[in-house]
Amino acid sequence: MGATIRDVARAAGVGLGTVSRVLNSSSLVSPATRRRVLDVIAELNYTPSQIARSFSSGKTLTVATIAPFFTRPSVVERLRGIEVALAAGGYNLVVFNVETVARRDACMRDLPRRDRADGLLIISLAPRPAEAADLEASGMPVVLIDTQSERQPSVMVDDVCGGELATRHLIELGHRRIGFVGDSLEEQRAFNFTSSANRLLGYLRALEASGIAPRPEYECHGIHGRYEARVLAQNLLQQPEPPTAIFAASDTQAMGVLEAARDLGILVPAQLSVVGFDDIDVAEYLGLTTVRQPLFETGERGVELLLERISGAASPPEQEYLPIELVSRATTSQCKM
Amino acid sequence: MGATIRDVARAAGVGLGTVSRVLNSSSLVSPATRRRVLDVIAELNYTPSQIARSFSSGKTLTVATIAPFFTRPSVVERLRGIEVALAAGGYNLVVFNVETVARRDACMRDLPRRDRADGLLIISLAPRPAEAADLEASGMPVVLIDTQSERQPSVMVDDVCGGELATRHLIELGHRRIGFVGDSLEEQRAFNFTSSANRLLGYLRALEASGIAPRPEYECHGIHGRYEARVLAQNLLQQPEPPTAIFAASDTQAMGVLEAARDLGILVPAQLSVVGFDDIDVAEYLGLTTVRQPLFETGERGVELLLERISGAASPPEQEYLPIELVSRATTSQCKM
DNA sequence: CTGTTAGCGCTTTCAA
DNA sequence: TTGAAAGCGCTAACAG
Repeated sequence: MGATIRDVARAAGVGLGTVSRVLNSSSLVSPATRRRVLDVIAELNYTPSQIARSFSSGKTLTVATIAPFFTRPSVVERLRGIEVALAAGGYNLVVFNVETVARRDACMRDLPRRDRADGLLIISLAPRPAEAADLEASGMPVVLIDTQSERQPSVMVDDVCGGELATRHLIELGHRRIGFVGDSLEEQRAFNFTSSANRLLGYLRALEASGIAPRPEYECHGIHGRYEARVLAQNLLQQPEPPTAIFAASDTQAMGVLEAARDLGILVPAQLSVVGFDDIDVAEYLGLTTVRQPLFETGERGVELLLERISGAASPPEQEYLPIELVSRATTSQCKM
Repeated sequence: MGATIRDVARAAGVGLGTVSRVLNSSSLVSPATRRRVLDVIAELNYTPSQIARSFSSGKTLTVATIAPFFTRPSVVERLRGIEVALAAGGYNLVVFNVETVARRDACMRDLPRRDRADGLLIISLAPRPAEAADLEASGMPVVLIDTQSERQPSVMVDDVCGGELATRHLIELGHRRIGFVGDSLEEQRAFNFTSSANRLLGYLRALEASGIAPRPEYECHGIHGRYEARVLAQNLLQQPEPPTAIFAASDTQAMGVLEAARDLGILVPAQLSVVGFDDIDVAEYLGLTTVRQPLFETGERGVELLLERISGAASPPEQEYLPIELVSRATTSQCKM
């Protein structure tokens, strides 16, 4: 426990530096010396102090991640990709769970400055211009996941395209009255989330491409969550001329839509088609048609980019897009109205 | 960025110690001096180095958590409780995701030694006797969550009681042929998970208390997961004399059971009653009857105990039990066979 | 109340 | 190939 590198050096009859070299598997140590040092280390049950090591070397072997609402299945899956990739590279993961705007802002502000981590990963929260500039100025390597910025590299999917994919699928099934359920505008603005807005954009584009006039009353927004989406969808479905299909900006919200249909005795997909987004684990269980995005892989790839930057590769801040695909299951069918 | 405490001291015309005192909000600094130092700090855009601080003080303000399969909803929810409580106390959370036995053992072995954290939280993985002794000897504060040991304090629920609760509920509904779906024995042994076995024990006790002879062919085990549980349940339900009710050791496994019923055209709850365990988020959506345990709170409470220990309170390693309750929903009903 | 000083345990030159 | 020595930036103990 209490043994230090000095104790080891003394006991092995070598210099401090030699022990350090052995610890860092430097090649400039004779096999004999190495053996001796290793023996003493084992004998003394010595473990190098990580903090001292970090302090001296300036490397913490730790990466911080800002994750909004990290219990959301999509976020967890990204985090898993991050953790696995990080662990493979010998790095530790510090998680900052953001559930309030105050915490969001505090994390954005403080994390790059406090040098407890060698790098920073930010999930879904787009830095505002001033924040992006600060992040850049801080000098800490940063990679964005599921969002983007001019000044930091990012790993993401094309949400606009995803929205189009989902909506086009519904249009191809003959639907003309298609509703949209997405995040509340205030929430988007406060956290600076962007995916719901982009998916909405894709939805609008697909409608336009098919010459379908968008109806404002079909577009609804609410705090992200199953329950909130359920309420929104209930209203949507009780309009005089209700939609025959609904595109939800996430699988969680799609689940709320399914609940609303159940509440109102509306059969899915016979009377209502529903498409989600993400393809979280439970989507398959529910037979939910959705737009799949590679959640785990975004985390993994984000780590790769970050570790490159940490080791000095100063590549330009590029946006990297991972592929998405529509997964057609049992909640969508031909429009029969 | 590059400014150190020395620069601040020089620029403010004070000693090093004074700046340090200001940083640590010591009361022994005159308001005037404090003001001056604070001004210089702002002017120089100085941020104290956390690593240097940790190194010098010996405190990292970080807690490590070993979490097996941290994407499982129940684990995530515990982690959220941990993160929230830790953040409130100014601590950071480092997550170690364990998905293999090798990693489990490595984490158990290394984490208490590497002094990158002030304390350690272990979820669901019971330390083996030798490990528990090592943990104790390491001197690092440790708290166990959802598992226990003689030598470390822990926060848990009474899984045996939970198993009884679930099974008794089924018995009271008139069921006599009750199946059990739980974790594979090899997996339990390899990771040293205990909850599935305890829930099984509760199941057996409840049967015994009602004079129902347990049937070996009704007790099945498989790798934890929805798919695996589905396969197990399919077999269970295709026996010559299939059970009329199934108690699954987790909600995830209960979902597999529901899928199996669906596969075989068996109506739930009319022809089959199903009870899960945990009450994860999706349980309500599915109308799953289950045994609710306070997941978030176990994490929260674990942190409280850990922070107490970190700040020196050397209370004896007690087991703390949090309450559970049966939540009766739509997957259980009177036995009609 | 404040300045000075001695480390914390390790990495990393720099000589030898 | 090795030893010695200079910090890394801060906290805390001690003097004043």
